[in-house]
Amino acid sequence: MKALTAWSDDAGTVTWIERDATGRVLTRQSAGHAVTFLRMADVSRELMRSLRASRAVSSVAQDGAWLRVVWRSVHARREACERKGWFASNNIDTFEADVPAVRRWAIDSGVEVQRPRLVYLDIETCARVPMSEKEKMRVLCWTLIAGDDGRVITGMLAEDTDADEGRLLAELWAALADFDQVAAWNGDGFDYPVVFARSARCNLRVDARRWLWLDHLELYRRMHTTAESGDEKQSMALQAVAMAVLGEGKLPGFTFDRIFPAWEAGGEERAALLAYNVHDVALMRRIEERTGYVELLYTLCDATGTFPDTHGMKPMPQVETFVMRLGLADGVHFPTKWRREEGEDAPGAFRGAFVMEPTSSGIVTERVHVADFTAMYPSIVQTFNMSPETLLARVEMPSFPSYLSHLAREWVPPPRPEYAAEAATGCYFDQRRRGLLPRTLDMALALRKKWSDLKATLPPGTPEWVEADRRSTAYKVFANSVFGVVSAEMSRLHTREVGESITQTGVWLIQATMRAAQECGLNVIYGDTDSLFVTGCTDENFRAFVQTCNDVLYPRLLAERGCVENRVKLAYEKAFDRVVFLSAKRYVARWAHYKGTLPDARTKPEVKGIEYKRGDSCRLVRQMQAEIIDLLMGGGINGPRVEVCQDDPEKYRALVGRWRERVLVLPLELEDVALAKRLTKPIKEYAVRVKKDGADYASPPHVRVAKLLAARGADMGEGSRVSYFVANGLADPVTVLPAADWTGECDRFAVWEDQVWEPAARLLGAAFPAEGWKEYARARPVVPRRAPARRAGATVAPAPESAPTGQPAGVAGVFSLTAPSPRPRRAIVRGGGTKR
DNA sequence: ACCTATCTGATGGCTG
DNA sequence: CAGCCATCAGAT
Repeated sequence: MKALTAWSDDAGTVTWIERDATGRVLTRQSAGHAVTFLRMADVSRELMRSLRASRAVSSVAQDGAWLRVVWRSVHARREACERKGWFASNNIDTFEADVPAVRRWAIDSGVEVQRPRLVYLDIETCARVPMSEKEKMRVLCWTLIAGDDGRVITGMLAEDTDADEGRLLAELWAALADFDQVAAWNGDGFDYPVVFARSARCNLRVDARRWLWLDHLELYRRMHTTAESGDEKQSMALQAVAMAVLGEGKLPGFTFDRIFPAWEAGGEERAALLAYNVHDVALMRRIEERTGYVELLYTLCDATGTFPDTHGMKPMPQVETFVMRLGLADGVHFPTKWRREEGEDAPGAFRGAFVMEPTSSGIVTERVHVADFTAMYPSIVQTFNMSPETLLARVEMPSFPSYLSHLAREWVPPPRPEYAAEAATGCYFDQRRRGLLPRTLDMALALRKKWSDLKATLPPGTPEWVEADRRSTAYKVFANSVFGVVSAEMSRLHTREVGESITQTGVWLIQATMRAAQECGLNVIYGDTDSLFVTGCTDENFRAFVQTCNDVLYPRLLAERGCVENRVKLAYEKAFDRVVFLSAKRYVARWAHYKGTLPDARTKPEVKGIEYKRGDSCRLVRQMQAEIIDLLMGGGINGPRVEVCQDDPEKYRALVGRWRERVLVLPLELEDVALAKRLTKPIKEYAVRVKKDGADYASPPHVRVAKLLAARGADMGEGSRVSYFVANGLADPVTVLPAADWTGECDRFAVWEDQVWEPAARLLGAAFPAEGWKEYARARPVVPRRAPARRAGATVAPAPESAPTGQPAGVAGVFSLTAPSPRPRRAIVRGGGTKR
């Protein structure tokens, strides 16, 4: 069975699209996919009779230990199988009764996902209504570019009439007939709903379910996890991504409000609009050429039995479909899983990974060796044979109040059966038959190895190499998402005990490894989840330590717990010759080697967690941190890596002085100070808390800005990125304005004190803990009471002596870096003049 | 409709 | 009113 895509109706009939060998599109159907499984053991003769007699049931059939009940409609199945339905009130467990018909069909038929014909789409529309009413926007033109050969097809509105828009859209649908998968940048947020709404309005009879609708932006966001700095994370607009990936952006001159006038002017301007439209689509095709993300998605979907549209990117359908295919063959089915009801308690979260607080402060100049577990969570699942159906009854560890803690030592767990392995939670897992999750990972990781081995035999960069690389990556991505899905409460594969057994066995392994290292005289300075950072030995010593762990320590520990097979493996991944830790999960480091390979002049330092890496920080602090990192780690970001690192704090003071002047005095661009955050839910869902005095709490800044933009007609849905800047840091709450309102002015003092200095100081303070850095913190001028801040005549709090002084020429004569008073003083104006 | 750990910033309550 | 704490939200 082959299919490009499929959909279903309430009767449980699945319709799918297939291309035959000649490329012809065939539409096919199959009925009877609203299914429930019952355990045969639960099916009395009486139940069987009533099922057969029921008008809601179309057939029943025994399959091993299971009874497959096929319903006449999805609706009827739901009524019978939901929480308070007939089966529940008769205490009969149902299995997989919530599985959508298309999923059921894909699992049962073992469908082969055909490679779709990909086309990129972009439309231009008139801006006579606000973005929030996008469905009312007239479509002015569209462009399609074929994924395979790049041929361009376009359509242009001739007259500003409904009739001509209908003609334009009909041509679009006709052109789409050659393709199966449509990719548009933010397509789910704009192009697709607009095209559907306008087509419906023009009474075009098209069934859009025949295509795979893929949001290229969403795909890029999910797959692009290797961004070097926060610059690439600040905006996911096509312009920003094209610049980052291709070094080239959109054609200039067409802001949204210029589009309709250009169309209206006709002639060359209209042609220019179309050229702009075509250029955008061409950018998308080139982005895919570079990234291969659409291809990677297809590979993942092909491997798991899902379809490559936006929905198919999600790990839950991928993992569940793959596991349920195995389960079907094995005679394993999963309990029916309905959405949690309103007011129902969420099950408690479970304990996660172990993260060690870094023990070293200042610049670590000793060699730091880093070892990590290879695919730690998958290897734990494989080694312990962890799976929902291999989990034996949990051995509940009683929790004692602290004043009874002496009892904890006396408590003896029930004996472990000889066929079970015991995870670090005290859960036992049956070793007598391989579980579904371990088998899933066995298959995925074996295939990953097959493709990466093949890759190693191929000339790098060739199409065969790229394809092998992609397949290897796809299986890795898939294997890594299994833990997340099993731990997701909404997943039918979810078992709290399995999720927690995975993480806690990880904790046990890393802690045992750290203890072993200490017993060998090594100095463990940090570790997170599956890694440990060690000083105090040579490369050879550390390599030997890792080998001993693998050869002796883990085999012994795992055998003691009853594991039959050992997949746990520690690897000596890398070493650094300088590291600065700021805190857990935040550090910068200079490479000594990666798996034995030495760095060269292009090698960048490793940066984790700090603002330089974050898309919600302002560009000024990212650039300032980059310069500090380059000094600390011997270059690599703004210039080639060099041998010399700077340890003299005065070098850093000079840098701080320069940056302080830059932020407080020199001209600033919007991009320097803009902050960007995503709305993770619809605006209305942000909790409105009530203060003691009865007034509402202020929302977070980005939400306030989003509300303002929404009131102006912007489309501020869930997931929107809101870009804004601080206009007045003294106001309570802080005054923030949308990026669109930028006129060249902002609250420089707030930018320095809150956005730039604080994060930079954390890095400097971590590298030079003995140095005092406080003198740079205050920048706000001392203002006479009741006088508004940030007015001509105000002065900046004094800079320390080593900072450059004197006012640069040409800057609007507002600030002076030389202070009137000798010492920095606490600024100011709380509750007075400017506070509102 | 992928998890937990961790850090950070904004907001506002409380207290010495 | 500075300093601490709790809470919410977002990013990694």
